[in-house]
Amino acid sequence: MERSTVSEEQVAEQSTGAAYSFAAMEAKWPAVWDELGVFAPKDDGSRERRYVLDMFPYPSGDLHMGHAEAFAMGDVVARYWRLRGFDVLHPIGWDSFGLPAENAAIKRNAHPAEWTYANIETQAASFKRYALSLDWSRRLQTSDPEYYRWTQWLFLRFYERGLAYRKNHPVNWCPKDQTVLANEQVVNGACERCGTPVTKKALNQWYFRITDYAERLLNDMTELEGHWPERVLAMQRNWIGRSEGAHVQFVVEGTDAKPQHEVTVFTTRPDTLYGATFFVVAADSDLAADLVAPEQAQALADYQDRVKALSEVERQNTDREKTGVFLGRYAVNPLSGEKLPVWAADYVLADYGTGAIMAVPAHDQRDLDFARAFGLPVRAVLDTGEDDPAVSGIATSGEGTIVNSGPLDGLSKAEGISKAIEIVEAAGTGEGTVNYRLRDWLLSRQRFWGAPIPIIHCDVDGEVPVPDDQLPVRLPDDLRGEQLAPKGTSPLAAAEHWVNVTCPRCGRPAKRDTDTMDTFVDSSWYYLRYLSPNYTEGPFDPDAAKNWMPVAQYVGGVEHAILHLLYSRFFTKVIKDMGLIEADEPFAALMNQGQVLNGGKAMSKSLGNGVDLGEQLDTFGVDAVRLTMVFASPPEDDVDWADVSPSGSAKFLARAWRVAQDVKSAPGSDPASGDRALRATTHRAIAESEELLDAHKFNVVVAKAMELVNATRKAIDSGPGGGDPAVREAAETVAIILSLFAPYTAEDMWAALGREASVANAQWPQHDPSLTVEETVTAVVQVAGKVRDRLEVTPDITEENLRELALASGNVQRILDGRGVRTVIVRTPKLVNIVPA
RNA sequence: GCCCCAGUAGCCCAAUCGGCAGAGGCAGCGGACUUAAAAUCCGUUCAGUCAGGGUUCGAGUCCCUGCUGGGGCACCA
Repeated sequence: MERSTVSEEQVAEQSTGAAYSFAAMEAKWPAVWDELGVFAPKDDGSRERRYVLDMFPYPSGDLHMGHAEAFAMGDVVARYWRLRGFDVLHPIGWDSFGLPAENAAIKRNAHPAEWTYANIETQAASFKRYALSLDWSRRLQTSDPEYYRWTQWLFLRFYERGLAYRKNHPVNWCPKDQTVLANEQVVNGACERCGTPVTKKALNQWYFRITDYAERLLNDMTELEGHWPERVLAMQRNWIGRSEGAHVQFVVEGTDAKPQHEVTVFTTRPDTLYGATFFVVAADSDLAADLVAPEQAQALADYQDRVKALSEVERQNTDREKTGVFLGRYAVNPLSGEKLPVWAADYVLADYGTGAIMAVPAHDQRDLDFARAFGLPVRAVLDTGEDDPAVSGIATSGEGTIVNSGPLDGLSKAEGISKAIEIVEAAGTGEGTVNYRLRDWLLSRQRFWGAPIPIIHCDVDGEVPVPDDQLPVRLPDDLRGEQLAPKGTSPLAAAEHWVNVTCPRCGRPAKRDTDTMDTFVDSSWYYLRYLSPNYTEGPFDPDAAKNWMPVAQYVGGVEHAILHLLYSRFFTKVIKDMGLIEADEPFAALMNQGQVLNGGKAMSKSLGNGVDLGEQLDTFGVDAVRLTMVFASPPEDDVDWADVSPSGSAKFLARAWRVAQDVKSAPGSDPASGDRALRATTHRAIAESEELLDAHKFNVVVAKAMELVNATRKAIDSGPGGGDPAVREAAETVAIILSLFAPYTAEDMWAALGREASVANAQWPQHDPSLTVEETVTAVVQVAGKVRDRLEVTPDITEENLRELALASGNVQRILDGRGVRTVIVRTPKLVNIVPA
């Protein structure tokens, strides 16, 4: 350690005369790019517009490896399209409302805005260092009053259309965060954010009527087919959960109701109506309480208490024993006239279908489990050739012939379904229908740091919308620390000066709604606000939307496959129905980047396997980190940081950069006189890169760039030398391709090549097809599928000629050894397969 | 339980229409340069495509079955 050390850069300087220094480049170029204003769209209609969008970040601390990957991918698309001559919009902003800011504020006795905006500044600085080709002039934050004013404005338009409403309903409640959660935010019975088991609580809450749009959300996915990852579409389809079936009305006897109490069930299998042997309503539904006979009321109440005591995790366990209670009533099967005992059970869900089912134990496993638990009859009405469910304990539900079913006897499953629907429709006791798994979107939150719901509650006028000219309803800025702590009601309720207002309609004292909106509301329309971030006449300028929508390429993580993407699709459709935009879908194409792992696992504090982005950037430079992200695998695959080599990327970048230093010809020299072989490599790289970029195979594009750098190096060292114009052409091509992944190195190369900044403004080179055709091609000659000879032929050889050449081959003749030839398959110019007799 | 996706070299990954399994990188090995090392440059080893069946003149690619891994949904009638 006594020896004096020499820095890598000094050594490089000694050996090559110049040094590749990422630090110098990172210090030099950002100012130049700013000055040139390269990344703002012209927006004048002179070029075709393309909107590239990355999912905007939540400002929790600084950027991490995941951001680095996602934004590297989006930037490749934006930069490529810019080089191809499109007018590219590539904006950035922050999804800046949300719980972590509030929790931080409580801990530090501060206002959430302080933490939020400090983090945003940190992230903004990191984004700039990361050299993303963003238009900073459109930056927005969803927690800015000028943004959430329009979130509130949109809420009111939804309200006017009947798409925002309040109902009293059991909701998912997170006891830790002290707030309600949407269905989409409950994962395996636990809070998506903090993992606390979710409980149910009956509360009066705000909902968006997304179920009205279920059919359109489902059908319009055909437009996205091929442009969105198949698994995301599958997840959305799954989530929407369309199922066809029938509503069938059962009269429940013995209640005091007049006319008699009718209960509708939803079933996907009306063909099995004759197999119904009992009837079940959801234990926690109003229906159970309405129907119960007086002598069973106490039993029901006891059962309901037992159900309530279960956590959601326990309740959702499908292995659980079936439980339930008889309600002392009978429901009449409208087809058979049979009287079925009515039970309440927790395996029937209150908020799916109608909250009541006809139980067909022979052909539904859950019903069968219940029947066996309580000794209820099992009657098969579908002969599938399998064992009798009453004996086997296994319900049968496949194709079969209907039996024991009066008018349905002898029909197939499908025929039985249509016939049964026909019969109940004719009798007025039911109808064919479509049911969805999707529930309405619960949007109110009992927390502070979100957009206040712009409604005033008046004793006389009820719910009164805040008039548009009084928007935004600003959050009070004088609450601090403990005043923001969750108490089960919104902290806003305690801010009396804020809550107490006069009714806009009658002028009497009234109170503001104290809930705030789910932050997914904020992010459901931000892509529209970017189009005209300073527009004051509405949430966005409709003309701008006409010009830019839909987003041509959206980039983000698959964790938003349902939540954000479904909500945004819903918002777009409603906004279209309001006449403000023409697009049906917000995001024409979607790319999901994979995760960044370390050692096969997601990075996490508890595992201690986190990799700090800042340290990586300091060690290897921005370009090497970006290149590593892109080169590691196709964009949608995970990158395991333990498997990749940022130092290898840095080495390659230095190698590419040195190639530019070794170019000796003048800028603008005509490549036509240059080395033909190198030119062929260059033009092939251009042509292949285009296809690969269109197919999002960015990792392969990097490989092509490496190949081209290797060929150029060889041409300089042991070929025509650095003065050959083909070497310049190759080096310039490398710089342009690299500008997609490694903007600093590319810009520095461009400058070394004597070209004017910025390489981001360069044109994508046109490849010359005459250079990419091979002069000769190797044709493979197979006998019975095995390679037996190779022939050098011209690419345009005729089938006839190639066949003759192949058959004449000495090797072929020897292998054939006198055997005749059955067939000869010729695929000019690359292959001949001779099939012996 | 149901639904998606993926298995190619020690590792990360390529392979238009079904047509010679290999473009690129990491790691390894050898060499040049050096007193030595680093850096740089040059060269090079390594798999028959998870398994089994099928279609085909020909299968990594298409079909079926299974295995492994990953993901989503899950008492949704």
